[in-house]
Amino acid sequence: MRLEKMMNNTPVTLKFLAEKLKMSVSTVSKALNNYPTINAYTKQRVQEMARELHFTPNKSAINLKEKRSRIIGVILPNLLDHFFTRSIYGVEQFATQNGYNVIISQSHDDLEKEIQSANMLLRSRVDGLIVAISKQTQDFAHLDQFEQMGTPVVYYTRNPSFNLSCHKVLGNTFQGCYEATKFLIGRGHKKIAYLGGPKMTNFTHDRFNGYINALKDNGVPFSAKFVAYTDFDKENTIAAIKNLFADSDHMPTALVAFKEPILFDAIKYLKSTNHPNFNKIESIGFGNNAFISYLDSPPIASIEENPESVGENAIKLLLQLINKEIDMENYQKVMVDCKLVVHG
Amino acid sequence: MRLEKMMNNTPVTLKFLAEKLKMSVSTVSKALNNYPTINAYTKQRVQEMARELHFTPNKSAINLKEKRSRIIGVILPNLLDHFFTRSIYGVEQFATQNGYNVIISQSHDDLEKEIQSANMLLRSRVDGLIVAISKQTQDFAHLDQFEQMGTPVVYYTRNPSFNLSCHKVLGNTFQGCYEATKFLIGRGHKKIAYLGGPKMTNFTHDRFNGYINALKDNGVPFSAKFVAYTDFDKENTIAAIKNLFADSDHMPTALVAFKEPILFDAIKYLKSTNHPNFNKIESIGFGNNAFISYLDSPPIASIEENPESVGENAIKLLLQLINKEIDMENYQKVMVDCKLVVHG
DNA sequence: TTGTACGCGTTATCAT
DNA sequence: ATGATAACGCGTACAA
Repeated sequence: MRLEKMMNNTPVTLKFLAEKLKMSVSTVSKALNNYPTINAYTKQRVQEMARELHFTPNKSAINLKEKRSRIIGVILPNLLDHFFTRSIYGVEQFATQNGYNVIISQSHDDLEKEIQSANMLLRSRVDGLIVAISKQTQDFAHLDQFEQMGTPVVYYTRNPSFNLSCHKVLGNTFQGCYEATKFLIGRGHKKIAYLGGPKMTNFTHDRFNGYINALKDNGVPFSAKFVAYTDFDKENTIAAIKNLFADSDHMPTALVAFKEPILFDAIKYLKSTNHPNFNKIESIGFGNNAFISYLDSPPIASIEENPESVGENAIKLLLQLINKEIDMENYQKVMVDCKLVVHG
Repeated sequence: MRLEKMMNNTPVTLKFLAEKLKMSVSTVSKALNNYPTINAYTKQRVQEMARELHFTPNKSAINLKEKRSRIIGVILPNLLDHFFTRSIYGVEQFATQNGYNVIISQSHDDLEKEIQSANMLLRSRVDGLIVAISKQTQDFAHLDQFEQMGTPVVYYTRNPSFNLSCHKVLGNTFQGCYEATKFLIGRGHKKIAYLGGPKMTNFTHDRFNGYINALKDNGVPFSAKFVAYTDFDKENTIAAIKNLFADSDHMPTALVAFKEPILFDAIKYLKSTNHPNFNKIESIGFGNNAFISYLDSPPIASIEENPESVGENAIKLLLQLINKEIDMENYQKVMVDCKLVVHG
């Protein structure tokens, strides 16, 4: 395996091949790219030599010439969140099918890091950008640069809640929450609590609206006592749950939660308090974590956000923008439905 | 925010700036790179103009010129495995500190995809490669190419078990398993089962050796009845567990498992069988999954593999190779110790 | 202090 | 059918 270790110090370029073959650089280039005007025998000689010497075209040179990189940049907050890693799968799949490669960059929910990532991708002249903004992002100068250079940007999942004109691909979190609530009502619950996420997050409110509308559409009265908010901090979640279950005359029998990790904290806490009807409480959260099958008191269902599909829709839209099939000024908004998955 | 939307159609290059400023391209270049020979006032004018026009140097052009990309390639099987995403954190951290960017590519444990990724990174002329090979990888031609071009490669975590001469950074999986076994012995267990992973995986055996040695060093007799193997398939795991707990005269009281997901399946199954001493069984697996805190019958401890540290060691070694502080032929092997984390 | 000229590796146009 | 040449954007040795 290590046989041909000759440490070629002179890089194998077209010029190098040309010299070896005593031909011109342009002939070699054309032969490798299978130009019709090149003699079959010549092609064969060139291609053999190229293979033998492990010729690998230099992408930087090609990018420079072609004024495009065939690279899609992705900026996202965190690779530890399965939502994002699953969404990447959808992006990659469709991108490579269309001859694009993907560069992933994490912001760690830090604005500085997001700006750095953006600048790196800008310098790399990516052909398009897919971004889920950090929690801190309020100013978009570093992302607007792309569009100013004519590089399309698609915001996905996390996006500016105020009405920035931009291309968006979002999970239909309203519909997901609506279905979950409706499902619980269908199972006979009348006292359904809603545990929301950070209030500044755009879809906290969409989800709440899904909850409210499901109640209304099914004639279940709404009570503000059944609503609480938390960030992702455990203490905070416990405080919220305490509040929701404080009034013994007014005790929720079901729970819809913003995200499963929060829900797990809630369930764990409720269990630890020896809540009298703990076993009857039915809960649902966003996520559909694979881990659920190991829990002794699992949620009755999960709101599957289909991250692969979100990613796929983002890259599809982006490619249409790159190919000018959609005008960059013609801002698109794509919603991807959630699916309620009942655990068995 | 969208104010300055002028859709600059002419790209802002050094040449463009030079024309605007009525100077030569090289002066502009030098001014931007803060050459000492350039007049302070000139520098200022150039830098202002560059900022105003959002000049962004073209990385492809620079790569071409400098014959290096300041990019590190990473190929790994899967972003859904937290071991790998956590290891990336270590890589990124240290890479960016040293002026390198990171391109991540997933093989999905598919050799074809791994080859594609390798070729992509080769064409991009990454300055170094960090790779955790796919399960299928037996032939290394696609990875050897890098070293043939003078680009150093560091194999991490997953690596060829036969003695290929290459740079390696590995978790000290022997030590991890040794400590776990010893810990269980210390808690009074004499019948400790070992549930191993796929037999072809290199560190299945290292771990087994850790187990065996801990038994021997502490005077606990070994029995082949206490050893079983599984791949990551659930059915397979259950079959293995059935075997381990088949003989009622010879029932394990503790369990060391190859990886936590396997262990969780095992625990779940044992619980479902109403095993008489289920509550007394103590178990440990590799991973330290954050979800453990939500389990009702959690492992007593976890073997934390410190993936961030593995990643950090990999990039550190790679940078030394890139900087020729270590000779490429002088193959290194770095072991990163595991740490036993006791829950509760 | 600034400018000229060349080369990095590749593709494409235009000659030959 | 093949070759010479220019161009992509940038950095730098050398000239002015």
